[in-house]
This record gives sequence, structure tokens and C-alpha cells, in this order.
Amino acid sequence: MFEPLDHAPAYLRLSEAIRARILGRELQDGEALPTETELARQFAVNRSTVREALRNLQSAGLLTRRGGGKKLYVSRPTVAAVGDGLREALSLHDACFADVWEALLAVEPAIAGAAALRRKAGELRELERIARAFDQPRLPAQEAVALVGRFFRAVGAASANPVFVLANEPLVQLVEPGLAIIIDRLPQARRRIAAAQRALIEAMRKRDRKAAADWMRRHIEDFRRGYEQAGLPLETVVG
Amino acid sequence: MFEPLDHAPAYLRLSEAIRARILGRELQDGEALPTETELARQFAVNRSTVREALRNLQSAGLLTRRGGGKKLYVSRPTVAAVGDGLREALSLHDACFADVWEALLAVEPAIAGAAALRRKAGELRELERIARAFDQPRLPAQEAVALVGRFFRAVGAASANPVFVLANEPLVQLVEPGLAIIIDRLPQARRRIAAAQRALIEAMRKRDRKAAADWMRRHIEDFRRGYEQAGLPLETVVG
DNA sequence: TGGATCATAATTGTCGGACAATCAGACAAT
DNA sequence: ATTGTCTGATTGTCCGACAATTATGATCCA
Repeated sequence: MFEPLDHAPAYLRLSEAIRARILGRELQDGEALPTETELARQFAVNRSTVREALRNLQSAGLLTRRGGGKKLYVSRPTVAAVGDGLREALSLHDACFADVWEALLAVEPAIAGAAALRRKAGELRELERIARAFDQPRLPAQEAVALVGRFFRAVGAASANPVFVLANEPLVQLVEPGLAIIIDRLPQARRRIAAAQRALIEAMRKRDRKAAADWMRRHIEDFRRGYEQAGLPLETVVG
Repeated sequence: MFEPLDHAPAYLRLSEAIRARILGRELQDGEALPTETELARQFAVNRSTVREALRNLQSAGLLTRRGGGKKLYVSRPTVAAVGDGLREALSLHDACFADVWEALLAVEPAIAGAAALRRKAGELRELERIARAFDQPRLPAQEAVALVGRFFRAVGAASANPVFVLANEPLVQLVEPGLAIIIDRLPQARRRIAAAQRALIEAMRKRDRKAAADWMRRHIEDFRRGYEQAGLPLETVVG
């Protein structure tokens, strides 16, 4: 019969107002925000209220502080920040390794395929650098994992699709801990990963979409086998 | 020799402390937080500082207020909220329709396939309800779009994979505006969507993974054709 | 003139206290 | 059982204050 009244507190209305200006490109990326006192004056609220609104936007990644400075700048949420949020959410929703793996199997081949078509020369070189670094003997397990992460992110970047880049990030983040255990426990893991990376790079060099997608699929399937062989249960909640 | 001191402001350290307790399941979902005054006492900071920290966690969806009450409750971020954040981020990263479509083509068939395997009887009935509602003659365009969104979300839910559910949400959100235009401009759009929905439901009834994935792929490809035929440029920045 | 140095103003982070609005719970009245 | 009333607790908002840090502008030196 009756709709509830709009009872939003001032700090929310304020942050929504600023958020709308950012999303509407009225406040451009990189632009500096007025000072808190000035915002308080313009919106006719107290500085404490302004600060609560700012914290809101800051945690959404729409405002950031630059290198120890005081001023707040308008910014687009970084991939890493969005990925963190997603990882958090997935962890709290009890996503298990099998779930993440299923998603990996769906998107990573598509990302690799897109990257094969659109990769630039520099991106290919970057992939080669990472693969070479990974192939070093006696590389500490921790660094090996980090390099695998970098490889996946570089493939994502080469796909030139922001949706893929963003979707990629939390999956990579969630997979890294398991990968660390695999690399630690299975001696053959490194060899197989290095081989997959070489094949992927070769496919991307030839701009062979199908081959890239195919190798990535095998790579991901391999990853699941490794996970099982390392004795990790697929139902492990990630994060 | 010496590591840099932790110079993070108190409101950040405070929100990180609470965040860690939530992620570590020390604070359970649904649990009520102590009052602001009590938190200020426990952490030995001012209430204003506590409030800034709370705004931080609130916008991350880790704390929510329940139905007009005052108390804050620990909560897992809702799918819709995470989707909003992602949509925002993608929009600011200038993701265009082609990017979203490419991602749709990668994940939606996989979601449909997983749903075909794991769907429950109730979820199938829900899909049938939505499809029937969509197939009504003289349904307003706005409601038709909403029903398509519900259909996709229901398929996502049937996949029983939180990663899919979460990835699904922003894609559906981003696609809806374009879909509205298509349904408005192309007379045959409704028929084709209804046919795809029927085929998908049938495949899911038979638990035919391949057929479900296949029909979903065609559905998504059809969507792109509709987008082009409606005269919308693929480079349109979404959101 | 150009660049380094330093004093000064501005800004943020944090604090303390204050008060109205409102919410939850107890209790009484109908 | 519903409605009204009271009380205490809690949130939303405001004010004012101050130390620490950063930005700004003036000054000095080469």
C-alpha cells in the first residue's frame, strides 16, 4: 500500500551524489577532489559527515590517495582492488576449488583465444620473459607461483578485453595458494607448466586462436589433476 | 635494517582488523556488531574513527543494516552488490558491448551446461514459470527485459556454482539496457528469445549438458546479431 | 634566471563532547 | 491482542579543537 520513506542518512546521500558525478564522467579520472572543509561547505553538512561519505567511496576504489599525499583523487577501481573484493565475496560464499576450477575452464581458454588474436608484439615478449624466468632451475616455489600468476595476468592483458582482465584477477588470486602446494609436492608440476607456457606462447605467436584456447584448456585440466594428485580435496573452500 | 612503520590511519587499521575477523569466520554471518561506543572503547579510539571504519566495511558489503534497525550485522556481500561494483568498474574501464559479449559467449554456455547437470526440480519449475511469463502477448518491453534477466540469473543459480553466480550478475546487468533496445526495435526478438528459453529448459530437463551449452551459445550469438540489427554500434561503452 | 631552503598556511587524522531523532523493550491501558 | 506511553540505549549529525603532515609561497644562493 505505502512505500517506505526515503530515510537515507546524509553521508549516504552525499557519497551517492559524488559517485554519480564520477560515473557520469563529470568528475574525471585523476581529478583532485576539493578539501573536506570545502565539501562540507558546499553540501552544507559537517566535515565528519563528509569524511564518512569519503570513506565510502574510497573503499569502492572510486577515490584514492596518491603516494603519501593528502589530496584525494578521482580514480577508476584498480583491477587488483576489484579482484580483492571478488575474492573476499567468493570466499564468504563458500566457493570451493571445484567451483573456481569450473570457472577457470570456462573463461581461461576464451581469454587465451582472444589474446592470440589481439596480442601485441610487446605482450608476447613479456610472456616470453615470464616463461623464461619460470623455467630457471632451483627457482623458489613462492616465486614460481608468483610467475604463474603473472603469466595468467599477462595473457589477460593481451586479450585487450577489460571484462576478461577483471574476471581473470580473482580466479588467479584464488588459485595461487593451491598452486603453491602443487608445485611444492609434485616434482613434475614445473615441467608441465613450463611446457604449457611454451605451447601457449607459440600459439599466440602464430595468432592461432584455436590452438591457444586448446592449450589453455589442457593447462587448466592439468591443474585439476595436479590438485587431486597433491592430495587436496576439491571441496576445499578457497581464500 | 629497520622496516618502515605502519603509518596507516587508525580508521583503516580498524576496518582491516574487523575485516580480518569476518573473513576468518571469527565474526559469523548474521552476528550483530557491538555498538559504536563499545567498539571505540575496545579499540581505544574515538567514536568518529570507529564510524569511518564502519562506513568502509559497509560499502564493501561486509556489514549491513537490517530493515530500518540501528544495529549493524555481519553479512556476506550480496550478489547484487558485488555485481554493482563490477558493473561500475567495467563501465569506468570503458568496457564496450563487444567486450561484454565476448565474456558472455565464454561463460554463459558453461553456466548453462553446469546447470543442466546440477539443476534441481524446483529450479527447473522456476525457469518454466519465467519462460511462460515472458511468452505472454503484449508484455511491456521493460518487463520482458526484466524477465530475461531473471531467466539468466535462475540459470546461474541452478549451476550451483557461486563463482558462476557472481560472474553472471554484472554481465546480465550490463546487457539489460542493450536488450531493452533490441526488444523495442526488433519485432522478431521476443519470439527468438522465447524459443531459446524453451530449448534451454528442455535440455536442462534432460540433463543434457552439451545441448544446454549449445543452445545457450546460439542464444548469445543471436543476441549479438540482434544488437547489430538494431543499429547499435558494438563499441558502445556499457553502463 | 633557475634552483634550493625555509617559514607559513592549509589540510588531514584524531579527539572530546553535545544533542535530537529514533529504536527496542517494558509496561500500562483499552 | 492491539495500542499508547515511558525509559534507556544508540545512531546520525554537529561543533570545536589540536598535532602532524603536506602544500604554498617567499627568500636566498649560485
